[in-house]
Amino acid sequence: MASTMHDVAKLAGVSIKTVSNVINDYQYLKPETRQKVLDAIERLGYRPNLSARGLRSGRTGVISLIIPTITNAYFAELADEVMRAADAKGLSVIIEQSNGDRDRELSLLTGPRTSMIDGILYSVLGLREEEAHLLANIDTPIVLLGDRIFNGPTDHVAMQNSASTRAATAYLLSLGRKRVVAFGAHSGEVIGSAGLRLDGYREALAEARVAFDPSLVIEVYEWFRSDGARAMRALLDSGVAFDGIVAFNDLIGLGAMRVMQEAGIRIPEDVAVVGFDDIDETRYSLPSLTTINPGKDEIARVAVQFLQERIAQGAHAIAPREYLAAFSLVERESTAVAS
Amino acid sequence: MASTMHDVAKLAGVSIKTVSNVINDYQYLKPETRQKVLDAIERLGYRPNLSARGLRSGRTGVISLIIPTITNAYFAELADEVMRAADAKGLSVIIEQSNGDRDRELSLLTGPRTSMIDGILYSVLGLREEEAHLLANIDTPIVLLGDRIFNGPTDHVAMQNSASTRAATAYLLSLGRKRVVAFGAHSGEVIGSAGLRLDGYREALAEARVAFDPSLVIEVYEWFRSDGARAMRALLDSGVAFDGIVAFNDLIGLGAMRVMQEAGIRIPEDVAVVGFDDIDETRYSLPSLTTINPGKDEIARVAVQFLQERIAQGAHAIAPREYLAAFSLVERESTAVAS
DNA sequence: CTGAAAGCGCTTACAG
DNA sequence: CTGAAAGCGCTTACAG
Repeated sequence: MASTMHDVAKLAGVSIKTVSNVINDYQYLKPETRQKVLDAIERLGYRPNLSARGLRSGRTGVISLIIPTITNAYFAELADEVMRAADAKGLSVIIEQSNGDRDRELSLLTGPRTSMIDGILYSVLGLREEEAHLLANIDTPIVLLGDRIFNGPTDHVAMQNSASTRAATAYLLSLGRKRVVAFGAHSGEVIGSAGLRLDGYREALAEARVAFDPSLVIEVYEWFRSDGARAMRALLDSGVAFDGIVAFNDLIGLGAMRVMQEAGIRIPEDVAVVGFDDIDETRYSLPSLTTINPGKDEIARVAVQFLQERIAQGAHAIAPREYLAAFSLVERESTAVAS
Repeated sequence: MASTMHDVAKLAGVSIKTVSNVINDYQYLKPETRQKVLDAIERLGYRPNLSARGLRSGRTGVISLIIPTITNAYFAELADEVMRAADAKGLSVIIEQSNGDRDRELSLLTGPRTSMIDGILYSVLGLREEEAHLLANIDTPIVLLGDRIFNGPTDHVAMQNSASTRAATAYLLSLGRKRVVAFGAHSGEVIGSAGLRLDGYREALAEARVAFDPSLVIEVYEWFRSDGARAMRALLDSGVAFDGIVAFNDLIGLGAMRVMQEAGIRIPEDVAVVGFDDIDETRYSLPSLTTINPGKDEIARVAVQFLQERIAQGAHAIAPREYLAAFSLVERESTAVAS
C-alpha cells in the first residue's frame, strides 16, 4: 500500500494536521517541525491522494478543455498553450473532443465527469448564442473560447476576428491587389468566426472605397484543407478573376494554394494569399504563408488565469468578463512583393 | 449543493446500497426497484461524485497519455485515436507533454498526479532501454508506446518500423530508383524509431543486392518540418546525387520536398519521396505524399485495451505483452510513375 | 503554532 | 435481492 498522512505523521512524531499544514504550505510552522515532516515524506515516498483531497476540499486540480478536434492544428497548438499555462499553475488538463456537436458539448459541460474537474475551458462551436443562457445554470466554472458566443453569462476570451481580417484585406489592397477574395464565408452567419471575419473584410473594402463584389465571397463550410482545395477548384471553374485571397483559416488557404499551383497560378505573382491562425505549417509551406497570428498564447494564458480566478471565487461570484487578445499580421512569401 | 446517493435513496425509498447497485449495473435487481431509483436520479439530476468513488474504489476512470508534444501532427492524431478509444470505454484522458525529456517523463510517471489516474499510456522518448527496469517499480499500470523500449517490464504496443521502411525502400527500388536516400537517421542509434527505420532501409537494399552507400544516409536529429528543410539544403549543397527518398517521418519529408522544389527539382520525376506516419497533411501537400500508414488507430485501440486489462488485474499481474500493429504503404503522387 | 474529531460521498465486505 | 455499518485519505472548522 502507498503510505498515507498517518504514516508520515507517525514517523515524524506529529499529528496529521501538521502534515497537512506542511503540504499545503501553511506559514506558521516551526522550521524544525516542517523539516521533520519533509524528511518523513521523503523517506516514505509519500504522495497525497488527490481523490481524497478532491472529495474533502471539492478541488481536484484538474480542468477540462473542450475543443472540436485535436487533429486541427489550430486546436492542437491552442491545447499545447493551455497545457503549458495550466502546468505552470499546477493544474492538469483533460481534453474532450466535441466535434462541434451541440448536444455533445452540452453533455460534456454537465456530464458525470464534471464532478471531478474544477473548471472548464470551452471552445464553443455547436452551441448557439441564443442558447448561452443555458450556461448560467451550470455550477462548474466555465471560460468560453472562440467566437460563437459573446456577452454570455461566463468569462470569454476571444481573438479579434474582424480587426484581423480587416488588417489582412487592407494589406492586400495596399499591395495593389484589386480583386481580393474572402475565402471561407458561411452565408447567413452573423457572429461566429466566419461572420466576423467577413465583416472585417467588408470594412477594409469600404475604408479603401473598393466596391464589394459578392462573387468574390467564397463559401467554405468546413475549414479543413480538403474543403479549401475543393472550394478553390470550384472558384477556378467559375472563371471569376481574382488576384488576392484572404483565407479565413490557414488550412483552407493551404488547400487553395495547392489547387492554384496545380493550375499553374503563381503565388504571390498572380495571386497573393493571407491565411489566419499562424499554425506552424505556414512557415514551411511552399510558398510560406502570410497569416494572422491571433494570439493563441495570450488566449491560453488569460483563459487559464480567468478560470483559476473563477474556481477560487465561485462560478458566478463576479461579473462575466470579455477579453480580446492582441493579433498581428505575419508577412511571408505568399504576399511578398515581386522583385 | 449537488444531490448525493442519500438523497436519491431517500426519494426512491431504498438504501444507498441499492442506489449504488443501480449505478454500477448490478444484475440482481428487481426491475421495479431499478426503475424507482432511475426515476429518482433523473428527478434530482444526480451525478455520482467521482472523487468519492475514486477514494473508495481506487479507480477514477482517468488515464494519462504522456507524449512528447501535441503540436506534432503524429501525436495529435494518436491522441485523437486514444481519446476515442478511451471514450468508448468510459475513460477520460489527461494529456501530459514531456518534450521527450527523460526526467520529466519519470516525474510524470511517479508524480503526485498519478494518485488520481488509473493507468498511463507512455510514449517513450527520453527514457533509455537500459533504464526500463525503473518501470518495474511503478505500481500504476503502464502501457508503453513507441520504439525506444522493447521487452521492458510492461505491455508495449509498437509499430513495425523496420518492416515499414523496408517496404518503402523496396517500393522505390522497384520503381527503378537507383540512389535512394535514408532521410532522418540518428547516428549510433540502435533501437528507437530512427535506428529501426534505418535497419529496414538496409535490409531492403541487401535484398535487392544494391550496395549500401553511407553518403545516402542523412542525419536529421529533430523530426520537425524545419529540420527536414535544413537537412535537405545541406544535402543539395553537398552535391550527392539521389533519385529517391525514404523520409523517416512525414514532416521532414514535407520540409525536404519544399526545399527541393525551390531548387527546381521535380517530384516525382527527378526524385520520388516516401514519408512515414500518414498524417492528414500528406493527402493535401503538393504533390501528395506517398507514406507509411503505421496503424495509429490500431495502436491506440490495443493500447487502451491492454491498459484497461492491466487496471482490472493489477499492474504486474500478468506477463508483459508486445504487440505490433499492421502497417501499409499508401501510394500517392510523390512516387507516381511518370506517364 | 499544533492536536483531536468530524465528515466529504462513495463502495465494500458482511448479513440476512 | 436489499440493508446497516465501516472506512477510503484527506481538509476543515474548532480548540487550546
